[in-house]
Amino acid sequence: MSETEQEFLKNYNSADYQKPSVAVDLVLFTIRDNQLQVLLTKRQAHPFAGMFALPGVFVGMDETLDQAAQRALYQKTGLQDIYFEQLYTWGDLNRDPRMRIISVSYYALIPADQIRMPKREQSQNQDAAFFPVEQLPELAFDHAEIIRYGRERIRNKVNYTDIAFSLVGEEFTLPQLQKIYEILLGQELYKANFRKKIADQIVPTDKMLSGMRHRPSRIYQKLKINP
Amino acid sequence: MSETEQEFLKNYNSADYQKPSVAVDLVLFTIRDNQLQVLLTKRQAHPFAGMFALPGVFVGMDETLDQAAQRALYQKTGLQDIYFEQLYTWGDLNRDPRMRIISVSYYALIPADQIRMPKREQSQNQDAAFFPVEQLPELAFDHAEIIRYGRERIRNKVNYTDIAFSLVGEEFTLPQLQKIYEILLGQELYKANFRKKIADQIVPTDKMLSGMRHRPSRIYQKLKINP
DNA sequence: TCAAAAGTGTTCCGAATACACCCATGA
DNA sequence: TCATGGGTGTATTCGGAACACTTTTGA
Repeated sequence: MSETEQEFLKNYNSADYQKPSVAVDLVLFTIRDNQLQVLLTKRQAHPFAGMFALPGVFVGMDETLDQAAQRALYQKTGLQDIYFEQLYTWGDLNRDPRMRIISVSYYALIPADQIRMPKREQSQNQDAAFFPVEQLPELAFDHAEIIRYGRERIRNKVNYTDIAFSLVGEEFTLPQLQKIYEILLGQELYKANFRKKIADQIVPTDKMLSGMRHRPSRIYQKLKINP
Repeated sequence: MSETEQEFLKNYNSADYQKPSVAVDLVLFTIRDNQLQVLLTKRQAHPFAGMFALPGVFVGMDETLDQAAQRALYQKTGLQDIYFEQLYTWGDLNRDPRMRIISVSYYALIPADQIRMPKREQSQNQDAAFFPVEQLPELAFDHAEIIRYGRERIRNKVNYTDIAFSLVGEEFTLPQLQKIYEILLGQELYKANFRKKIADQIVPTDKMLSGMRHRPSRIYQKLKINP
């Protein structure tokens, strides 16, 4: 270790040098009951006890931010292999009244069929539930803004990426997929145009979904190989 | 202060609980000599002594992330009122061999005519210079990737925002503005089409820029009021 | 047989692309 | 007068928006 480095560390790590804490907060989206919904946990402890908040964890010294997000995801939902992506980093001074916490937010998209409501844990937050983004309860910290930001990110990315597929299972019908798009975009789409747009991203199976009192719809899968 | 909160703070702030450090790194873009360029500082100290790095500061306990970015910008360039925006937060374990540092990156766009090369400071980094993004020197830490990421962000945003205007002064000719767009996009544009596209964002002045050995070009300003 | 929704072909429109040409200046 | 780049009108192309229509099922 060089002399300058020793110098640096001595000065930097001195006891009176304060560091902010770093947390990862997750915005877990899914679509249920034809609504975009977010996972929230009920806070048991101060501050904002009784209010709802995004699930989050403190970032450990031995894990990257992505790993922390994945760990939080797994702890809260038991899920792995879920699409997630960093959203934004929030650093206002009084986000958390206890102390300075910088929050790196992530969002994730969970297919409805993979949701097992998280079992109660021994953490401070015992209750967890999905809420429609249009009818959120009062939220702790700046979490309402984080959700709004994630909502916006998705609305933008739907048009030029395939993230919408992250919200359906392996197999799906086109009316189902279209509904996902409509919910994410917040507007209705024309059937014929929608199909033309995604035609090169899907593969038909020979299965049909029947049982409704109308014509059955074909079941598709996402095209895997690179076109 | 509630009992649970006291409990929390006692456990959380205990001396053996490690926190990562949080820094802000800046990608300062400008256009010079018809090239997109980035401000780099030469490292004097270990690690990566002698190599170039992005300018950055540690985030103080009394400032937000945006404020830290603004402070870094001011310290390194003396500039204020510059367009800047958060880019991404980098948290790999060994980004910095000294210790765990999480870096919140920002990018900023500086009009060429506002650049006064930063005077030497008493900081550890004494040399600073702009480098063309296409011919970067070897970079310290993960800063090459951060620049690539910022480059990509700009390329995308040019098409659906007005960030390109942040790189010209108050007054500009359309050939000048078009050149900015071409450099940011990395491709040539058709004159007539470019002008139609930005027609509703500009206001003509009655000044002309002459002196070349060809027809003078009209000087424009950015349209301020909301259309 | 009928309501309801799946599924498909065609027209319409506007924006982006491409092209063609004229204009003003300094050397 | 001529090379150079500024400036503008028009044709073409392409993708999205909108429309019209047929198909298949269960009640």
